Amino acid sequence: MAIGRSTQSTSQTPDAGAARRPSRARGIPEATVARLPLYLRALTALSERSVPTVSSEELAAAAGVNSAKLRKDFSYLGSYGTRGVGYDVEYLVYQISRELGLTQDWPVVIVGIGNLGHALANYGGFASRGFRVAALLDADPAVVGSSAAGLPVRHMDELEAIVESQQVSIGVITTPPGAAQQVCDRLVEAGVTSILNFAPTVLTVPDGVDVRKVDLSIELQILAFHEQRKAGEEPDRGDSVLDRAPGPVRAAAAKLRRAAGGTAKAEPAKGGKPAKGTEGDLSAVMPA
Amino acid sequence: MAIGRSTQSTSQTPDAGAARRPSRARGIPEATVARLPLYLRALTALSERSVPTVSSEELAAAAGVNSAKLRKDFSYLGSYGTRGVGYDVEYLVYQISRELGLTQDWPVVIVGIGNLGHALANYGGFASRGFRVAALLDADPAVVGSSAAGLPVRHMDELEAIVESQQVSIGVITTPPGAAQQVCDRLVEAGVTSILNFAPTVLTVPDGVDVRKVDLSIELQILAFHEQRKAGEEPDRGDSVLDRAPGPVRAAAAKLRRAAGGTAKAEPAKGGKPAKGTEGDLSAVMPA
DNA sequence: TAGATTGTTAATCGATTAACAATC
DNA sequence: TAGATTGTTAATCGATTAACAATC
Repeated sequence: MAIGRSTQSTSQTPDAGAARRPSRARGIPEATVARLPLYLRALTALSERSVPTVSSEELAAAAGVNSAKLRKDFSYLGSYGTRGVGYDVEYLVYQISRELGLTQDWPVVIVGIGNLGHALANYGGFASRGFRVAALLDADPAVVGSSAAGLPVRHMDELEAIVESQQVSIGVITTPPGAAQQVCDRLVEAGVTSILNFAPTVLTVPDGVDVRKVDLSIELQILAFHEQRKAGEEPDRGDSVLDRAPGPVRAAAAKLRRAAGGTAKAEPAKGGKPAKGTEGDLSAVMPA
Repeated sequence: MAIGRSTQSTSQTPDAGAARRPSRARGIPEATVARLPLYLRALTALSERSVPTVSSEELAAAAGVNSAKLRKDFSYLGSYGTRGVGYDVEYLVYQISRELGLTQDWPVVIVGIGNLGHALANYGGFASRGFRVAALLDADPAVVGSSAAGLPVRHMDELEAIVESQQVSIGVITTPPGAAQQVCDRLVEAGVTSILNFAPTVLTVPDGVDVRKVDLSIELQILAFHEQRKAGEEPDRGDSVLDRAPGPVRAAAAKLRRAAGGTAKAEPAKGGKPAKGTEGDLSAVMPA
């Protein structure tokens, strides 16, 4: 095993860096791990509707994946299905939850309480899966003392004490990019070993610390890439879709789409280099 | 080409579904496309520091990837480097921007102006890359008329008119999960062909429409999976890391980490099934 | 020319998928 | 038994990476 400092990979890629190594410890591929939460969400919805069993075909459709892939994924967890019948919903919810570690309580700290920090503090999807917000932290005295999601915002100075006393092992960084590495270092030093980074910065962490990155602008850029391609291909793709469209509604929509966002996009609106300067700036998300 | 409705894949997986098909149109792999924004960010930082050229090794380190991968990625764009010298920063910034479609203006609408919608409206990383917020939309009369990021929040009723008049092809969904599919349908019907979905719902869209998904809770669940593994492996991994740790600070931190978040986690705090009920609820992020 | 670094090759690895035997 | 559906195999595909010839 390599010792030293490693950098995280983007969450968008299944790039299994050193920090992601443990995933294959019991033989579960990283790609499968990334899909388990999707299955869990679909299963939880079925559970709430009191559906007792589900086939791989049905569940795959609900989760938006191929059924062969789903069965292959589940085979890494064990044989939890019944041939000719399907999977027991409740049992599978439990097994996947256990596999993901969601049957235990995970205290997390959120550092940087701007709009995004607020949004995350309020996010219902956390609490329902065993993630408990142990503390909200901010460096700005104007924000410290206010409250979000019913919790007081505390000062960064308290970070170490909170992490230690509440045994926090997961930290969420929603600071401006300039502060992210420094915050990350303090979190790691205090004992945090998993970091979810929303700041558009590559974080450097020691071996044994996991970093996952959520980058809002990268997702839009990837969409723009494909959108650009669509505009270029429009004469072909648009027409073929239109010709075989299943109904008048679809046809009208496609026509409208072409008119509104189609070939006009093929000509760049700006000729030269793109604007620079506010590179990856999250500070607007933060309080002044 | 298959005609019909398809579901998107999660942004975490490079699962090239039907909706992602155009990516290989000019032969650029999806994994490469997903990394171009990372390179662009690193290059923009260099450009701001007036660095004229950069080697694949340096740039790869800044972007957090392997240099061979970076060179391979760039080879899909063309031969933009100079052997023995490296890459011209400005030129590469332009070429990648162009490839991603960022040299043109992309009007986007954001639907659902809760905390997350606010955060996105304020996000500086959008405007700097040619993404222009054409409108903020919400269904709640209490929110409509307020302003965010200097823009008025407008009512959903105006969606179609705005998409058409401003030629919006990209929509961002930050609504509660229950409203997401309905909003998606309206966006697509109005002419939007790319959707960035923050609601924890699998969206169904017609062929030709791209959906990318950002799921805040999935990222945490993946971290929890690895964190759980760490706790289990701690006796092995913790010690080996400690033994060869480069300095007293690292050793102390590692020891602290073990004490605070280590083997204690190996025992589930809760024995049975995880709490259910607030499955993927984004409504707390939304205004009441 | 000597040193540096790209662009490409080829080996390897991991993920996806169709197909089907096993079995409920 | 007949029908349904899982779990697994094996083929295929795409992504990663080290190595190095090309060349500045």
